[in-house]
Amino acid sequence: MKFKPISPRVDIQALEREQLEFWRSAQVFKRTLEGREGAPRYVFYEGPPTANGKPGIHHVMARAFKDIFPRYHVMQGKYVLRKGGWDTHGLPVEIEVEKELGIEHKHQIEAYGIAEFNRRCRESVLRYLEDWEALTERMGFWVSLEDAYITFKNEYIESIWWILKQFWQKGLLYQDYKVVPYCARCGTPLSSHEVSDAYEEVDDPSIYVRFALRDEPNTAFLVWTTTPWTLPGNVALAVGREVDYVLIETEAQYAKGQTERLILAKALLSQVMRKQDYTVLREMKGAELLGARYVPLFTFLPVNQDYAYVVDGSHFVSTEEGTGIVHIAPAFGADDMEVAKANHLPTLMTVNAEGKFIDAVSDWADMWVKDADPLITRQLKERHILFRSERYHHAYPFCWRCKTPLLYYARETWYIRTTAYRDELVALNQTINWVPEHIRDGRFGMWLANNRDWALGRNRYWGTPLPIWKCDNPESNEIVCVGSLAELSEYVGRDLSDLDLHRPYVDEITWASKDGLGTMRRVPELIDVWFDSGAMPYAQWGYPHRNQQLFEDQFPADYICEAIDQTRGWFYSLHAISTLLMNSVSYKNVICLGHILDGEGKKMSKSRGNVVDPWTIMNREGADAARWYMYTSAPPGDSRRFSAKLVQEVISGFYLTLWNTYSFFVTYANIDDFDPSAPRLPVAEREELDRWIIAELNALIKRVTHAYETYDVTGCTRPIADFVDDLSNWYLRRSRRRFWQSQWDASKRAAYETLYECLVSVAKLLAPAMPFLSEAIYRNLVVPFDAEAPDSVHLTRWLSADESLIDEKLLAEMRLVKRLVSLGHAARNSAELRVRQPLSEAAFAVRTADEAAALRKFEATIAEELNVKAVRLLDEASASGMISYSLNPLPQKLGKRLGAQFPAVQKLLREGAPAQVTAWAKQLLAGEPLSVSVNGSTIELSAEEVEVRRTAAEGFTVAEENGYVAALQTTLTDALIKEGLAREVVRRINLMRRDADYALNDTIEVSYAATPRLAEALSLHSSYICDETLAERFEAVEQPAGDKVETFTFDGETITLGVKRIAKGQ
RNA sequence: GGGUCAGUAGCUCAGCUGGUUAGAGCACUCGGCUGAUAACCGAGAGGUCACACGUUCGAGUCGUGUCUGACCCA
Repeated sequence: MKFKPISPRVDIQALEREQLEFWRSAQVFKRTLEGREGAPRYVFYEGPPTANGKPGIHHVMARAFKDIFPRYHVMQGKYVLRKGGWDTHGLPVEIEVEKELGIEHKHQIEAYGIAEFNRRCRESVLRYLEDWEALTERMGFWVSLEDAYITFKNEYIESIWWILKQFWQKGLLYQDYKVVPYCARCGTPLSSHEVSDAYEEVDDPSIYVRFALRDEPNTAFLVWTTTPWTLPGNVALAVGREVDYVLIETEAQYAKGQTERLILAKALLSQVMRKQDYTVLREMKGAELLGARYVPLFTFLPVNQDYAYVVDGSHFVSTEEGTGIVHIAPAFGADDMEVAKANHLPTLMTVNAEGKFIDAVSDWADMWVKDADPLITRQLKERHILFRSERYHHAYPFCWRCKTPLLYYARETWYIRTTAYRDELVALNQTINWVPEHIRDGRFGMWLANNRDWALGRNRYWGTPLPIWKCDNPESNEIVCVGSLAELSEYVGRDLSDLDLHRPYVDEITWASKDGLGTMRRVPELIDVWFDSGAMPYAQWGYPHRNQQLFEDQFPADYICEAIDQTRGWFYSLHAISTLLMNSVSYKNVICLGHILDGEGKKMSKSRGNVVDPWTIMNREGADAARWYMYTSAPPGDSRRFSAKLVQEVISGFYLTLWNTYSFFVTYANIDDFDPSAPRLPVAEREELDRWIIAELNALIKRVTHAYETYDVTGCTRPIADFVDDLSNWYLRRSRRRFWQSQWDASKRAAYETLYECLVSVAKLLAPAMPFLSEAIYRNLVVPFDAEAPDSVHLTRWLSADESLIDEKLLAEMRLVKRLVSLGHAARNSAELRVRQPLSEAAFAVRTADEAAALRKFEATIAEELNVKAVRLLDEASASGMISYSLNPLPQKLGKRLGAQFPAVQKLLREGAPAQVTAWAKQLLAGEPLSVSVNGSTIELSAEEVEVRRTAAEGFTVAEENGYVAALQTTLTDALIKEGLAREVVRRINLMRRDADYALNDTIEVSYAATPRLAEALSLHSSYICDETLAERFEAVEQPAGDKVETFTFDGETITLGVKRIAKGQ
């Protein structure tokens, strides 16, 4: 039986399509689950994308990282269910539909009809589903798409309702005000995303006003604001606890000749007072001001709670601008609202939903608040409250639709009291393995530590309705939270199984309240779409109404992975819901991906036109190379550049190297009928080089396995590339002759077996990362020869390292050999002696006795690599004049012991007179300690503390690096020259073989006519030439003839060669 | 404005708890090889480790500050 022949040229597209077809027809993904029902679980959660746009290259990245660990754990024998999912609700979907319909304002949606609008949303959200599914399959991301969860399905929504009811019963759901960026004209709040793009530079009023102290006459807090219209909503002033404040006395502004007293931040004194004279009466910390009462500026609204005093605003009070004292209007600022809640202050709603003052604010009733600014300022001036009024140039957010300035405006909405579980959120987070690690205590940990209640409500149309029904009679306080469709059916007394759980249909469900006062109606809100995705551990199974066992089996996740912007999105919503609901984490390991940039390191965006279409990559470079690039180019959390060119580098740098090795193996294995099912030679009986690559292989398995267990993606992949490089460019290059040799002996057999084992192992180690290439290699090398073997590499068991084969000494020795060979090449290079020309001797200096032993052990290898007749050690006796010495006091050993004296010792040893240094070096080499005197004191240095290094003396054909030296004997004897000539001719004949298209194992005969010196060399080496060229005969003739005749001139000699095929290889 | 992360060769990245003269790959130049060949091997050149100050016998590594970039939050 033979291996399927492999062309040295790889057609990546054909290869990948072939594997896809195989996976499809053999149902390989499905079979990763079959028969493993009792196996340990490995749980992956798919963070659901929204399929209302085409997938981009960043989705390929995320899916590549999602795919790699489940594949690994399948190979570890686990049962790995991977349910796909789609996120379908939310504002982005609505906005798409609004665009299609040409809708600009929210009320137009209601006019259009919610039912029809939502129907269009439902239709639009899965518009690109096919693109997503096609790309998912093409890139080899294994996830169950046919039973993917969809967040708009009734079963999904029911689960969410159940969760909300649990929260409701625990008293975690409540209604309160939240300050949002709000467009009064459109009557809608804007999402933060919409706001951040909409800042413009404007001039706003900038006024300083006095808040008179209640208990201290003629004294006032000086306060700065750019929104005078918020002053009627004032309930408090905030100071920084640690900020320094001053009480000053200055000339009264409105009463000539009198004085007034003002309080403001010390740091802002000169900025505020400018040229005005003042006297500082007292200094104090903000903490001393807390609780101080003042006289409210306005009393339009009757307020029955205590207010108008100084509170702590340490985390937002700045001394960069203003006065260091901030006015608090809870309805019109997020900080304000928070401070108000913390201090139980009232929220004064002085402005209506149109952005106009309410009637109670009688002076400016029904006036657009921004128009009221100058009027308010004028009144304050008349009342002698205004200290100064000017303009202030700054960035302010505007509505991106209608260009109206946004107001920060409190709206009543629903919250989840996550703050009640802050400690649990923080503690559970500590048990999660975050990659990169800093997210745990950084971005995510800090977010949790500063947790605020989750603002759940949304005043929109396409989303999960909040399942709360209230009696419409204000007298009644009847209110219920509904946890399922069955429960709702019970309330209304009929079967609602067919009800669509979206607006407007749920809104139509009403019933008479139990207290008989009115009708139970649903509150208008939907819930935050992040709650949808955060509920997926439960809702993907319809838990608890369905699949209870399945849920328990699949909770929590071992692994999730998304981009870093999900810290406050999905990562948070998953964590918050599971903490509140189950007091558990919902994921144990999480990779946060950095963002993807273009080839120049710029952000990819449609407007820049630098977006990479994933399909062009899939159709050219292919999935494996793209995946490999994602895994290896940067640590997962870093942002990374991406371009077709960078992926092509993966192909030439890694993919083709592996492919060439594979193709080499298949080519020769077929020639020799290598049978991988035959019993193998024990590793211990193979050659040194075989044992070395096997040691490297087992070290690799150990390393990569550890990396998979610790979610270290670069560790899973980069070492494989290093190994493949060793395999191709050292092991195989050094072993080629063993594959070419004609007789089948233990050496040849060991070479095949070793290379085979390495290739098959690499295929397995590579399988989770490069599922296509690894499958192709495995299916050719293993499946036809082993009836027991699974038909897919993805169904095989992960390798475990055989520690006994990791010969550390051998690994170190080979590292040294490579280094010395490299040095020898450098020496050749500087002498301009090509490798084809044999030299008589290479001599090396090394740093330790162990290294000297290694040199002796591998002298044949080194001799062959360097094409020299002999390799020896440059010992002290033979090296005189060729090398000199230098001394290197080892900092790691001496630094601590000598402390401040170390630099002087270092200087002395490094820069001492050559004769002295040589004497010291010999002393140390003999193992004797050294006594040196530095700054009048004598210091003993042991032989272990100072390294003796050999350095090349000038004028020799030598190379040196870090104490290693290679020296070449460059005298060419006649014999060496003749051998060089013979090699030259071998090379020409082999060129001709190739040009004549002979098979690798065809035998030939060669005739030649050469100049006398060359002819002499050739007859001397004719048997060598025959061996190297598979020639049966090599004869001098008058007139060379054959299939091909050519004449060459080199080194002053001329030869005419004729080659003729005499037998085909088998 | 606050926070997190990053800044090492032209490019992509290593560099462990501080310790020898900061490493690799790609690209470039030169040379070699030509029975893996749209490969391969060797060498060369290329770095004030973003900048400044500090701690230390010793800093790419630790601290403080600054600059630049990405992201998050306001």
